[in-house]
Amino acid sequence: MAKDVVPEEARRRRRPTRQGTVLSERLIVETALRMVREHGSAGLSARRLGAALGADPSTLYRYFEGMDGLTLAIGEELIGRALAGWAPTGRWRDDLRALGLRIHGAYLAHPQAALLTASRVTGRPREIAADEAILGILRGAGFGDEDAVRIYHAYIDQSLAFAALDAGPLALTAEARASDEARWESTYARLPADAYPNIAATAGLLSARMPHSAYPVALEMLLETAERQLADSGA
Amino acid sequence: MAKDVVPEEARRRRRPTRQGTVLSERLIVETALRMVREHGSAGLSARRLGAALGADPSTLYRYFEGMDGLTLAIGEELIGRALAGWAPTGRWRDDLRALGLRIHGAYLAHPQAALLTASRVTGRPREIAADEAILGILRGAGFGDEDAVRIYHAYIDQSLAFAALDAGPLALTAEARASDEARWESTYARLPADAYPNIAATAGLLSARMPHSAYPVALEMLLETAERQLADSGA
DNA sequence: AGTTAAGGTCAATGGTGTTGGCATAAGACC
DNA sequence: GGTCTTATGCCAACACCATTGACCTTAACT
Repeated sequence: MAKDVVPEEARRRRRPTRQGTVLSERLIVETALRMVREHGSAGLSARRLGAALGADPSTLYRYFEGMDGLTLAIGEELIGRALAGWAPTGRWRDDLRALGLRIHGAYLAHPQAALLTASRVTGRPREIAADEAILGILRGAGFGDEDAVRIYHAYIDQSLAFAALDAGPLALTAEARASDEARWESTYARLPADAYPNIAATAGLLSARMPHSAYPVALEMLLETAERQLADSGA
Repeated sequence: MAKDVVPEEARRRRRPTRQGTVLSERLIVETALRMVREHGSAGLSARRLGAALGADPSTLYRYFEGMDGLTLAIGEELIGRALAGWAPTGRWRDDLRALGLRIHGAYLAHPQAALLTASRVTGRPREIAADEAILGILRGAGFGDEDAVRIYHAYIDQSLAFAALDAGPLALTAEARASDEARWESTYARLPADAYPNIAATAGLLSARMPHSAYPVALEMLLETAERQLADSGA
């Protein structure tokens, strides 16, 4: 590793780039998020990001350990946005529902970034804060430690998993997405009823429901099961 | 489009490559899957695939519309493998559990491919067959059409979503994955108990559970809720 | 045997992440 | 203010990547 990455808080000199920009980790991450949103995830490259910042691409390696490190930083930013302004009410089921929808929503606001980061553990401060909050809600609700951890795991992974899945279509170009959706009408709705009786019988319901996220339903199912387990163990 | 892709069934001439291989869509997809498994996430590229096949990279464009088309074909192959040899028992909950674990497992066997394909609707034959089977199980169990579609949607999306999420770490290089896992020990387990009481209290349970998939738990929760709804509507 | 075009190859284009070496100015110290 | 150190930006280069257009060979049909 020829170039060592200096952590943001240890930086002292702020030398502007040739084009006058003063770089910072924050500025780079925000610019990257904007680029990803506007030009798609394939639109993010060291060269283009450098150009957008008015800096040489190689300068980024002074701030992140390659593109992968930048990706992790973007993930951390998304988690931070999900948590910003959130406060628990004390009703555990309401709190978990609201938090889950917030996380899901924050990722979907940046679908391309969501695809890149949803499956990565960053171990950075804001991600840790989210984990602490969720475990706190569960343990505060009366779940034993083992149950709390089990439910926490299913909850956070399910939220991120659906975020990534639902982000998929949104990350496609408008035409590609339209053609994916049209496939439900054109392919599935026209299957012969004798070979595919179940799809044929439910074709209308299917094409109405598939373009929407199944996350709220799955989340509610998870919360429902958790509540039952709490009631059973308490009784 | 300078080169038109000829669908597999319309191919007539089978001209061997310079190195003697006789290509086919099937051979290419299988070779691609093997490469991804053996050489990890970065292992699949047109050049390397061409080399492995004993063909020029550009030849692939006679069979697929770019790497994206190849990706979709791989996704279809994965679904096919999940279904291969599967037969329903008639016990709907067992059938859905087994099928879900099969799909999840088939994708995880090829993490890189899973990441790329889990959120894509291919509309190809084997994907349709899977959908038909799931809807059939649910309707056969006695769910009304609307419930069947709702549960089907949550079920299939949950399965694919977790497949994609769980594939993330597996698709990383060995070192990157190890460092992600180590982060649970090094970062989370050492947080100060006063600032992070809930993580501190459950650190042991967390690091034991997090490296494993939450899919089985989440799946069981979904099936549990579905079964309750069936009982309620029947009563 | 002659014709056609499918299906192979070659060479080139313009992209990518990443690195080592170098230059320069920011900040520390006297 | 002058001097020194080094953090931080820049440049050039490397080794990859997907994709394409032109070309050539030969399988298959008539």
